[in-house]
Amino acid sequence: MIVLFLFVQIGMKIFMKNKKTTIHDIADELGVTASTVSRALQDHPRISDSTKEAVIETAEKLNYQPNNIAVALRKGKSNILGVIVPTADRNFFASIIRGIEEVANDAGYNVIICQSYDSFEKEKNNIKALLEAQVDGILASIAMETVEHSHYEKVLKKGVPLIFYDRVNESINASTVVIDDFLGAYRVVEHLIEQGYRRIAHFAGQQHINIYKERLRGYRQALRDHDLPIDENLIIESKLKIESGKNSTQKMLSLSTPPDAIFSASDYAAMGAIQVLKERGVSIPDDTAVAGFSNESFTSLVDPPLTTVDQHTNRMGKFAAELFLEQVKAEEGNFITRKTVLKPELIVRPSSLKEK
Amino acid sequence: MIVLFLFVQIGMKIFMKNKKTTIHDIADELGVTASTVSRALQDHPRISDSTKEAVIETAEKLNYQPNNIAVALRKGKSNILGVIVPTADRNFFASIIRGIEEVANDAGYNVIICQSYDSFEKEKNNIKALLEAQVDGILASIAMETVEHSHYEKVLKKGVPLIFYDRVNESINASTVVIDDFLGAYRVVEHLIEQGYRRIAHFAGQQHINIYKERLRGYRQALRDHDLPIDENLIIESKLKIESGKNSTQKMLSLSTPPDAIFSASDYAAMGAIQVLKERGVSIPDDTAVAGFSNESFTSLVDPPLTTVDQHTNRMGKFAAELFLEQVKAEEGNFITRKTVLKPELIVRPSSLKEK
DNA sequence: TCCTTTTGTGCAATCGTTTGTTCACGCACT
DNA sequence: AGTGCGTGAACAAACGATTGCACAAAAGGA
Repeated sequence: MIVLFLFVQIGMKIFMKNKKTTIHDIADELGVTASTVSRALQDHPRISDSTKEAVIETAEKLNYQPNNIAVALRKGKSNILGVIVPTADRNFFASIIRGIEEVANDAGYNVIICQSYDSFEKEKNNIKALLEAQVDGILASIAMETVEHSHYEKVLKKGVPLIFYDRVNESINASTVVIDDFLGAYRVVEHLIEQGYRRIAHFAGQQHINIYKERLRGYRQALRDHDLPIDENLIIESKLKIESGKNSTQKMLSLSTPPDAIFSASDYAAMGAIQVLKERGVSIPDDTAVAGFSNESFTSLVDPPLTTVDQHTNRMGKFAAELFLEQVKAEEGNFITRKTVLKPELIVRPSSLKEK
Repeated sequence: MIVLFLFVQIGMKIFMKNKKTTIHDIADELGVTASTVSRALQDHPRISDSTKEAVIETAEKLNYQPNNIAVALRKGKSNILGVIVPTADRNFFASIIRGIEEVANDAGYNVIICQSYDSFEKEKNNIKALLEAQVDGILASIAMETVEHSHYEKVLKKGVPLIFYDRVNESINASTVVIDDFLGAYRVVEHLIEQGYRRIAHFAGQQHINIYKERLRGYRQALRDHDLPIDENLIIESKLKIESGKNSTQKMLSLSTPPDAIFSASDYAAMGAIQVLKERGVSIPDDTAVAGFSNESFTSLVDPPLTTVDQHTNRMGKFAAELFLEQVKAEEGNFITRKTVLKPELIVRPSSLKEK
């Protein structure tokens, strides 16, 4: 009885776990050594065709799958790429991730995605986890909260390729890929001016973040270049959420002479503006135009569809991944850090298009 | 001269690569063995407090970071969780991922996300890549195209925990977490009936996918329970993209007696319906109500805001991850596969709310 | 026939950790 | 003094794959 019981137990275990097969199992099966199997699988020239065939055949028979962890340990290369993203559930970043993955996967890399939720602490933890996972490189967009960058310096010191996208920090000697936020903002404002708007407000983001600083700069420059006055009352800094957009819009409407156009540095705040304007019965775009930034997916769906700036996020992700690959390839030689700047694209939609 | 050159080279290398430090380095520094260091770092009781202290101190001094790959190899556990998702850039999945990550990270797991883009081939490749990466488990939502499931059976055979979320397949013996699509649909339709709508159309999804089948079933049942006739002309199957929603709506409008409400199995198709209805000057919700499914983020932003069903995606992700953790813990014993069904929540918004 | 290549494999070390076992030492107890 | 035991640390074998080197057999050349 007991014997029977044990038998059943063991039987189950064998059935259930089906022990992952290794090159040794293949070697045993064929009466060769593991090194021969390893070489055969790599199509090494010194292995005879007959054994290669045999190896491949039994590998399939045993349903062999290489253990990448062992390979990683031996080769000192994990084939894992770490990506740090403030939050993956915004279209902007999701699309960048997609771009990164397309390139990375094709090159044989797996991608680990970490979200910083814009928190400094989380970001530090992410870096730590990624380094411990022995990633071959890190692509990061700096968290809003982050003001001190020693954790990134540590990455460089370990010799791990580091590339920043979108939110970068100039003080760190790493390759970057960003879009030209200045130009994007400039084009939006220029478009509004061409449409005949003259009092253009700007919902600005927090100015310690380079992208928002640049957008404000583009706004100012466009006004200046078209000989329009810059009214500081028309510039409001906020966190650019929907709610902040609503608040800012209310403030604008209570001005003695409200703006006739709103250029928000974020689509979300622009959305808030649209909502408030509609509530108040202000016609868009006839009374007031609205434009956003980022081409979030909802912008084409709202009413009226929102003029915005596309940042070619997918391409941005691809670029970042390619920069990484380049860096890995050039590893032995001294590679040069590169700054890539992508041109944004103005997307004109009805929210700023006056019927003529 | 040559000597000098070599020196510089070596100097640079040391400077640049800063060789990752291992427990052996720590051991050498202190004149003990690596095993002692390893145990010290794990707070093993057989190591004296004094050495523990010394080890921790020099570990910090040398900026030591454990090599998880080596640990993984030794322990046969990678602490990596693989997630397969049709596409990460939809709110629904992004939010699930977020839920998964929250739980998984807390438990010390890294998460690798793979996108199948709803392709069968890609899904198979993803599985292969994840297995080769030696993930400790796989959470998956089955791709639209997938009709054959042997690649998933392989996962089970290898003894790798497998959990399905949202899109499941009953024939595979794995734990699942889904929402009650039947109930969600039922509630939407019931709500529409309560609002006084009588000819309710349904934009259905492809019926080989269980969630869409369930939604259709819920739709039918609700009508039946309220003694309303089921008109097959009011049921259109499509891929539920925005475009298909538009097409379906046009077909509906050309019926001799068009519906007075549209319940779409997806928010995207519902969005298409809204656009066409507005174009045609059909008032929503007075003439025709519209309701969707999934609570995509844009649904609250469009005009009119869209009635839909929230699937508690974040919670769903968390549940899936927790199921995985449970399974790992119970590993040695025979764990029982569990089917978890979450209750969806009806979100009523103006697109179906008649002013009374 | 003898020597040199070439060809096909095996041997063993290695990547960085973990962990079962062994071992030396010191202390207490009889 | 001899025995026994608890402590603290070293030894060595893994985990699965890769790879420089050694080495035998076959092939080719003189």
